Amino acid sequence: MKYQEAKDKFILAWGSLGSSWGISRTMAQIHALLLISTTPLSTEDIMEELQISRGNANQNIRALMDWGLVEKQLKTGERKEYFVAGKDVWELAKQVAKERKKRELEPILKVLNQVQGVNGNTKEVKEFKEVTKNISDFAEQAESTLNLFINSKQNWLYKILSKIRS
Amino acid sequence: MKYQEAKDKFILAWGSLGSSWGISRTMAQIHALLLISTTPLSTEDIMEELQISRGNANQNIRALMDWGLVEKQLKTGERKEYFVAGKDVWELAKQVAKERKKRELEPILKVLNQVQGVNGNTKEVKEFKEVTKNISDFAEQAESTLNLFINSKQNWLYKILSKIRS
DNA sequence: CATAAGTTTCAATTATTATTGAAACTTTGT
DNA sequence: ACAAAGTTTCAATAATAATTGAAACTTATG
Repeated sequence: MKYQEAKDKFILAWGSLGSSWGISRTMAQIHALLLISTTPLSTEDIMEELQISRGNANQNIRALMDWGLVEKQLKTGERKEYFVAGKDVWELAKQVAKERKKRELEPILKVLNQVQGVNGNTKEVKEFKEVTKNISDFAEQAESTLNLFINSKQNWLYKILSKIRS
Repeated sequence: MKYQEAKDKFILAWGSLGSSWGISRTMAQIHALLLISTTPLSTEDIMEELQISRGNANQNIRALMDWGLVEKQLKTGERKEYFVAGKDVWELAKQVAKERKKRELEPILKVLNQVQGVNGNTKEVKEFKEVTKNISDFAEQAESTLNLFINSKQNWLYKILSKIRS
């Protein structure tokens, strides 16, 4: 397979994976491009490669920086800004987990706790409380596990897998 | 807090959580409604509660059945179809993990393997191979862990947490 | 087999989200 | 202070996804 073909395939696939991960298509494509790039890329490089507008490039690069997936890199003697993506896949996964926890898990946990305060004694209320309590317990477990993962220095999965299989 | 208020809050929150999980808003809302319902609901019940059209209700109910989150339940002597959601949160999580693995992880793994076949010796190609190989390894790890989870009979997280903390 | 009760499909519409492009803004060098 | 190089913003537009509603279809029953 030719390099160009492989590259395009990868960028496309990463983009569509992104869509189902709360990361917009273009954002994921820019990320993919930076992942496989051997050098930092400027906004123009990215516009050129992905055939997107300046505004689009700018906004998505900034979103990637918000997520902590991409960093700005200045070249001495140049005014242009260049961007690089961290290449450590574990760091990437941790960063994504962290952001999603903040954006998704925490809000639902808040609501689940709030609605526990429902009052009444009908079977509807009882069922409601039971279900939401179960979900809340589960979500808290998930949160605690995610924290373990996010804060782990080393390869967490390997450790767990070796333990659980022993 | 009143029951109606709590219910609405929960359904709304579940809906917006769904959006960031590849489960459309309405689909997640129907699921939420069935989760807290004490009895099986018909299509009409759902249309009524969520103020949605018949077509919308029908399609999303069917999607939920595809995901294995909702089951049809027939009442003897009635022609109408009723629906129930499983209330075991672990089963729910497992089911969602299973579907997402199938829909997202497996396709990207396929592409990652394909693009490993790129040829050339430039530093671009080397970098490309390295990055995609790392991602592929990670994804395989993730897959294997997900399988462990999906196939586990009992509460997997508890086990892991107790082990890793020991 | 004709009708009623219910379910499914899908073209048209509506709502949501992403993208463009040009103007406004910021920073640096002369 | 001005011009040049670069970045950011945002209203308008385009692309995508969800929803409606009515017609087509299916199934059970007298």
